Amino acid sequence: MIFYEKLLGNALFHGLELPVLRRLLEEVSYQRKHYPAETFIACEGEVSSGIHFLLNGSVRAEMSSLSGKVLKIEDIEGKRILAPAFIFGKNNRYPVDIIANRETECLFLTRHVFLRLLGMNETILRNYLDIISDRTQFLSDKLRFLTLQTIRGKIALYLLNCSRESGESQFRLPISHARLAELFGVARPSLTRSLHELKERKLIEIDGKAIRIIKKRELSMLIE
Amino acid sequence: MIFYEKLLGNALFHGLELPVLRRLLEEVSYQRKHYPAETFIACEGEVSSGIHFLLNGSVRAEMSSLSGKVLKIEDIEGKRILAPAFIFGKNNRYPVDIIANRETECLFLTRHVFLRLLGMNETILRNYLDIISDRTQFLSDKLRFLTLQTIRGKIALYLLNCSRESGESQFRLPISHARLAELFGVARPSLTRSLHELKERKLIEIDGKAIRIIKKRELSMLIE
DNA sequence: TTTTATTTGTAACATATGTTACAAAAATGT
DNA sequence: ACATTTTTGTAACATATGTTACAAATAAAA
Repeated sequence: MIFYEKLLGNALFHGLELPVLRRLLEEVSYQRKHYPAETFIACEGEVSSGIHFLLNGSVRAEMSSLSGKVLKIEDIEGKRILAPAFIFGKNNRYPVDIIANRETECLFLTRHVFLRLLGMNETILRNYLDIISDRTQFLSDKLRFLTLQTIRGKIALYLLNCSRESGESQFRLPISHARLAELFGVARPSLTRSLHELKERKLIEIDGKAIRIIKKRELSMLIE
Repeated sequence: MIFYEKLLGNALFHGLELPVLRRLLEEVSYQRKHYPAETFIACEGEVSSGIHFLLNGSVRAEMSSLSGKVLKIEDIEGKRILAPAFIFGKNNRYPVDIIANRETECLFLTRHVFLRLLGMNETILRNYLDIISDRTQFLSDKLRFLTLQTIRGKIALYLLNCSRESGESQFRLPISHARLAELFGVARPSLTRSLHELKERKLIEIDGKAIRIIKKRELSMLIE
């Protein structure tokens, strides 16, 4: 079956050979699940009964407050495990909603089956430790970014990162202001306003989605 | 040695008998480390070379921005592992500073030794998985608290929690406004101001550190 | 008790960010 | 090429929080 190969791309199975993975999966039971766009794959507060491997599609993880404020944590695409760290520990409830951005397909293993899988293979166990450790790093970074940076600082970090990745001082914003604002946990007009403040100060040039960094040095000074 | 018993209280060794733990520890090497008050046990950005078990004392974990803003993540006392989740994963750097609040003693195992320990005993491994999973829950909760709540909301959550823990509608704040403000990631006068705003609204009474909740219902409505 | 240090309360003011609303521009679908 | 939808830019205003400074109250030390 073709999805064995897809699974092999998942960090959990890194270092495994396809035949080995196939043999392991033949021993355990699993389900394939389909989610139409905007359906909830998991719900904040719900007890995690197992683990989802993303096969196709795209999902987002977000938290919301009682009053309706929403904080997007991340978009997840590609060969990832969704919310990997809530199988173990004292509290097995999801701290976030997980919602399909578009039509999405997952492989689901129950908690019990997943525990068995971890016990069957050293490499998988080790990979799992890596994965959940990476999650704590990710969350720590998110915490720093969201609570210690001003909007200006967030923009500076983001733009400098775009520039570094592309190797160019000019590039196009890969996403809309609205999505960027979600990621920054701020209001969209506030983001646009701050972005143009940087233009006024002549640190960057803006032409729609096209950005050119003029004063890299000064821009990086805006990082808190 | 007396510290075997102290270690046994650590969640990592939960479910182990003292003789078993003693035997395991006799097979591995470790160091005892002393830290005077206000010394750095670990430093943001530094690569984690092993793992610290807190034996005595108290430490705090905090992040700081380039511009000097400090966000306290938590105070750690009792039988805890410090920064347990940075041994595995792609990035083994500490995302926080870990600083001794007062004179503190730790047991230190190198990464290598710690990995061996995990391999020697199923229970320990399982406990470790629980511990780092709890860390992701903790960080998720922190993220929600810090980014989704207003100061009012933070105070409401905190006071209602104090009340629930003590079982009384009146109690004394166990810490100063200054420390509370650190925990909330806000400025001290802003915290005091918001606290007194609740008094003006007659939701609580304040007499120095003594607090009495008058309108529990309305107070809980301030939670975002 | 007296002295000293810490904590609390408060005011005036600065700044950052959110809210709402709308027009202009750009992208997309037909 | 036209119509429709999405995105961007912007203004006016509201609100939340930070900053600084200082006096009053309280707690700790001598």
